[in-house]
Amino acid sequence: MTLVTIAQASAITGISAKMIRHYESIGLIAAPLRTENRYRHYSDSDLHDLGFIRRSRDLGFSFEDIRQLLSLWRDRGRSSAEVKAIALRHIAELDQKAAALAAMSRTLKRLAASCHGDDRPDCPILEALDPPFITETHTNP
Amino acid sequence: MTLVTIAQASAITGISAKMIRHYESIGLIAAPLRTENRYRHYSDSDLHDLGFIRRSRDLGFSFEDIRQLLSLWRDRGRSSAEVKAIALRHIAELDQKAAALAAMSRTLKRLAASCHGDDRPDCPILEALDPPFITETHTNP
DNA sequence: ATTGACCTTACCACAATGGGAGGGTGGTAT
DNA sequence: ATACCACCCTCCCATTGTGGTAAGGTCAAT
Repeated sequence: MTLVTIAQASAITGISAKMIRHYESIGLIAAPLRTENRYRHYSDSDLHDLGFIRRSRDLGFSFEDIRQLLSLWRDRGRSSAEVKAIALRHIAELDQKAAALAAMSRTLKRLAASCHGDDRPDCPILEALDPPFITETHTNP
Repeated sequence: MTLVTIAQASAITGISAKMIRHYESIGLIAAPLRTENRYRHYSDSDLHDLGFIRRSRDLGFSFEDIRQLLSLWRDRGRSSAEVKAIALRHIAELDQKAAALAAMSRTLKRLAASCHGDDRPDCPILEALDPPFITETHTNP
């Protein structure tokens, strides 16, 4: 069993030492072994978990999702349906966020296209941000 | 000049009273009039700015961008090029984020499609998150 | 014995938003 | 008058994921 320091674990997994400690503090990973001088030392199993977390993060999973995924990974009796359900929900969130961003981008592109972008002050972008009318909209009369 | 309370301003602009106070605290909007009892009262001009902020926020602009956009809106001698530059930079950021999300979604969809999602434990999603090998990658020998 | 590279904990910060505590104000209903 | 309710106020804390910084301990080599 190889043991590495936190800086080495960071270099191997691509997760900053700062974040590794943070993952430990929120209970996402188990507390690693400590040498007499209180230095953390990570085992292969620890490194596996960190790598798992790294890949999950790269796919945009939240810590809460990662917690569940790690737990399922460890559970030999898991059903793949549980994993898939987490993934599908996350996919839906990703698609929703991407669609929202794309909608903003589309709107802005249309506005930017109609903005001449020279020294003159008139600009359809600002006009679009300008509220058209502030009437006394009594929502509660 | 109509003056409305913060709750009315919130109803009109769709920005929570909480956020309106926050915008004031960070200097995004000017401090509104106060009545003797320290209650905030918003003028049409204040409401305009809040509406402007609301629309900018809906397009995903950061507070810093909004600060500049508002300042340009007020500046009669602005050049539309300045506004367009902010918009184009923001569009690039939006597209980049959307592309990143879409890439995650694509990867996950591929994995989810190959996961049978039943009671059996084997799952390509978990396999993808599983680091393939933890060799002793001595980055610093 | 000093330097420099590592490690430790413990704070603070970000963007944008919400929640809640604890207290003041004002109008209305009894 | 008094109780009640709706509104307002200021503070503080939480979120998510990441980074910074400070102040100190440890260790190997010079």
